[in-house]
Order: sequence, then C-alpha cells, then structure tokens
Amino acid sequence: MTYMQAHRYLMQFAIRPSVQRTAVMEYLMNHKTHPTVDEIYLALSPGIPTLSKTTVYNTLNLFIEKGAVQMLTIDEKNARYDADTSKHAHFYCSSCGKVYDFMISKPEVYEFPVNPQFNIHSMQLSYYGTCKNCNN
Amino acid sequence: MTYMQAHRYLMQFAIRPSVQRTAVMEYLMNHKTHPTVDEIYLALSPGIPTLSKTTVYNTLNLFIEKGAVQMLTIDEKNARYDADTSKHAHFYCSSCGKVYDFMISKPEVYEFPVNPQFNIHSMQLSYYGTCKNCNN
DNA sequence: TTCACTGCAAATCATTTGCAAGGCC
DNA sequence: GGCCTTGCAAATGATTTGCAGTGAA
Repeated sequence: MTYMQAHRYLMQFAIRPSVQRTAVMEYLMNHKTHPTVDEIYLALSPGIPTLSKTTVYNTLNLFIEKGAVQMLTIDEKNARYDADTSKHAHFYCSSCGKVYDFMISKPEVYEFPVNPQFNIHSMQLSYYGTCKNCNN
Repeated sequence: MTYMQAHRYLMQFAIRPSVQRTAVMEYLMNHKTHPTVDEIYLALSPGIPTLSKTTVYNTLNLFIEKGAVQMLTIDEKNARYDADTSKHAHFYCSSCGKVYDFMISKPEVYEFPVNPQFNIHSMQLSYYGTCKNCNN
C-alpha cells in the first residue's frame, strides 16, 4: 500500500490529507497489527521528526468520526485501531498482548440482530486466551 | 439477592468473604448494570464509610482472577464488571453510555471457534449504537 | 486574511503501587 | 505471631485540553 493510495483513501472519506494524516493511514494499511497510538507514533517519528503524539490522537479521532477506521476496545490498557472495516473478529493474547485478526467462517455471527430497543451501528466480536507462540 | 447469598457465592470460588468483598459481590448481583469501579465505590461508601477505592480495585481484580466476574472492555473509558458469566452479549449506547444485556437467540454465536493458532478462554460480543431512550 | 492543522506543555482521570496499620487464624 | 486485608498517599500512564505558531486555500 503506497502513500498515494492512502492519500486517495482519505479523500474518499472527505478527510483532508495532510502529510501526517496520510502517513498514519498508510501505516494502518500496511501494518494490520491493530497498533496502539504509541506504536504508530514511535514508528512514524523517525520519518516525520516534528510529529507529536497529540497529532496522532487528533488524526485517529478524526478517522473514527469519519468512519475510516474502527477503534478496538479489546485491550483494556490501550485503544487499538483497525483500518480494515470488513467483517472479521479479533483474538487477544493475554500473555503477549498481541491482537490477531480472526476469520470466523459462520457469516451469521456478523449479522446485526433485530431488536426494537437498540439502533445498532457496529459490533465487535473478541476472543481471549493465549496464542500458539505463548503456549509453547 | 442477599448478603448471605453473595457470601456463599464467594466461598464457591474459594474467595475469603470479607465484609468489603461480600458487599461488592452483593452489589454486582443486585445491579446488573455493568457498573464501573466508581459507581460501585460511590454506592457502597455510605454503608461502609471506611471503604477505599483501592479495595474496590483489589476486590474486582481478585474476582476476575478467580473467575467469579467478567471484565467488560466494551467501554473505552472505564472498565466495567459483570457477575453474570452466562452466555449473553452486550449493547453499549454511545449517547448515554449505558451498557445493556443483550440476549442473542442464535446459540452458535457463543460457541468458541476451533483454531489451532489460538487457545480460547473467553469471548465478548459487543454491539454499539444508540438505545431507544436516546433515539426519541 | 482566514481558518484549519499542528505540536508543545499542562491538566485530567483511571488504575496501580508502596507501605504502614489493623484484623483474623 | 504471622499472614492476609485494608486504605491512604503517591506514582504511573493514557488521553485530553489550552493555546500559540504555522501553513495552506
């Protein structure tokens, strides 16, 4: 995924593509590891020395508002961000703290239930446990 | 749900039932609103004037460790706690911040998927949107 | 020129830690 | 006595806010 592709993607969401914003989106598209704010900041700092963590926060909050990324609440310590808004679940390893994408083969689990009490906008399906690397 | 029932429930999990611990468990059993630490503390303070928030934190962490309650990560602001460990989903209203229990009729969504990469201990199914009270 | 964006510093808020006092076996 | 529990105060760490400087349309 190139810088220009991230640039175009932002325009689709009517997000003005500044250098900082495009770099954050490019990073999210290329690193499907559901990074934290700190990880994004540390990764981009060398390339953009003036980057501040405030801008990373501002940028991610804007992306969420515009619907370009999803915030994951799977990890109680830090917010994590996912630019992949397609239907998939996540697995959180409580040993190493990594968040993995998790494809569930039953499509019906992703359907929004019908309930007159609730107007559902989105959902999150999260599994917890230990990953293979940590089990051995 | 009485104090004595909460007391017995704690014993089942090999949790020494102090006055503070039993009061926290009794509160969780009687208020299925997925309270935050602060809500629990504020509710119990009048009855137990010496209670400290540290003790509420200690107590809830102990309950989680022993498997007597589940921590919900549905709300990115505060941890929330649920003494009902049976299979059910949750709905988070992004307008009023309330967390509702949400029964999903399809039992298959609660089944742990089989995947050699992951050793699954638990899951959370969370829906986001606005509730009926906030829509009107 | 105007207005949105950026980034530093300070503030806020939830949670954890250190530690001393109290209570139970 | 010894250990577990409690609770205060301080520390930590993520996130937000205030605000002034910068840059683009």
